[in-house]
Amino acid sequence: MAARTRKSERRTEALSRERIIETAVELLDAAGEGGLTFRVLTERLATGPGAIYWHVANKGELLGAATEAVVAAALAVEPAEPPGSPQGEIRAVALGLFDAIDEHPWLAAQLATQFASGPWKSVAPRILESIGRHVRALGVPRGSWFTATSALVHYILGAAGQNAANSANARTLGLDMDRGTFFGAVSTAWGELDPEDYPFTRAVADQLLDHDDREQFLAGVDLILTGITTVHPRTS
Amino acid sequence: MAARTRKSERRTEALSRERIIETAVELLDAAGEGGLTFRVLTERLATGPGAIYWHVANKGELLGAATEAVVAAALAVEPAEPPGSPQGEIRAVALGLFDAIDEHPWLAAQLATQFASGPWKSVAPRILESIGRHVRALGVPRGSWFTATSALVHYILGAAGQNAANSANARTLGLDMDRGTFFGAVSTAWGELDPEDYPFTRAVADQLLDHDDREQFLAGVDLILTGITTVHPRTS
DNA sequence: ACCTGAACACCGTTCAAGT
DNA sequence: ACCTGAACACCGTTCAAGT
Repeated sequence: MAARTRKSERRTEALSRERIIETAVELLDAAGEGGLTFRVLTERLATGPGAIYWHVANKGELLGAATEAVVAAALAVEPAEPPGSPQGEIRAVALGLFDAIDEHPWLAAQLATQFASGPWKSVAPRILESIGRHVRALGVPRGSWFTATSALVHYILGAAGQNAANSANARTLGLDMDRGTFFGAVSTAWGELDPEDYPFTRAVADQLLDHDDREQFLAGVDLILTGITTVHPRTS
Repeated sequence: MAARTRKSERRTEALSRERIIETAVELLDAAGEGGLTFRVLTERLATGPGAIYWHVANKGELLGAATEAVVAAALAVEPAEPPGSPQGEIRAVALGLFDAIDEHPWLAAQLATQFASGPWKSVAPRILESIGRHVRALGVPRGSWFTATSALVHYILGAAGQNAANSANARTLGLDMDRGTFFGAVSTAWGELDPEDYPFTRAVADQLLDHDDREQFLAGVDLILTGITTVHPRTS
């Protein structure tokens, strides 16, 4: 009975840009960028391709809109009640993006494109703003705001993307394979590299085994934060 | 006459995996990831698709091989004659990757995928090794080698990718548009954002105008290096 | 062992036609 | 204004057949 209501809702619900984007995100989450197809989309929405093209210019715009929607949601949960230290706020925003990319692995590649292919569009300023606001509070001199913020954003996007690719890969290799066994396999492979050419990678192979992704990610953020506050000490 | 020799050479030259990869890189450089097509490839190599599939498993493997070839070349020019400071060496490797990605913008997305979709394959250990070697020389304690190196690599890949996307975008928007006018347009757009929601981005808009990409990139590397050496001071 | 080329299933996008 | 659905050009990949 709930199904009947559901179904009739689905049928009556007008085709809107929002509904298309929402469905696109679902498809992307379920099967990655390759999972978003106009055929599957028309099927799920019970229409023809022409109907979708009425609301959306092309696939690129659809991907962009999906990216914007997910990023906006990730950055919306920000406000910490007691307005913590700038460092704490930056860590929080960074983790929010990290988790969003982990949940929607397709986001990583999309952000890389999106960020540059239209820096005036909402997503780039939004991320820049949410980090930069707190870099400013850190006491960094005005002339270095952009450099410091860019470094953080680049690291966050790079690291989160890497992490997402790892999860996606573990999933692809075997549905039963968890991150532990995945990194175990990588660790073993690294340990078998030529000692002549890869002494460092071999030496570091075992550190892969007991590392925590989020911890490691935050350690990187902290490294950059330390760099920023060391180069630009507060002069209050 | 030179043309005749050329042409006959082309015809006689056996189809090899190397020649296929080489041509693939040419196509990718010329028109991005969308420019690499089995049709164009067969045309350029004067064969059928089956011939290519004899030497290469599929398009993914071909992209991977192209990535490996370009990265190997970028990291090969490394050895500095007077073995400079670890910091200097890291900056050099970072710049090498930055330039490689700038020259081959398709590399960025490819590296993001590649790096994780097979961390045992040559490209990930190779980059890790070329940076990690010098992180070690920096006097970082063993337990932090991986974290410090990862932070650097993530930043380098993220920032270089961003930069490449910017160049590619400037190129797309207009063939006559150089980076200056491109960033000018972005700067203007940022300056027109809502002052309520985007105070930081607005304040930073003018810094876009006179920033140098490579300088900015290196400043980020230095920030991380400062962070690393501050958290892990030498105890010699 | 290496190459040919027709064929297959699938993709994004368009557009005349309907309501 | 909004939607339908056939059609188009193009894609990666396969495979029986040749040499």
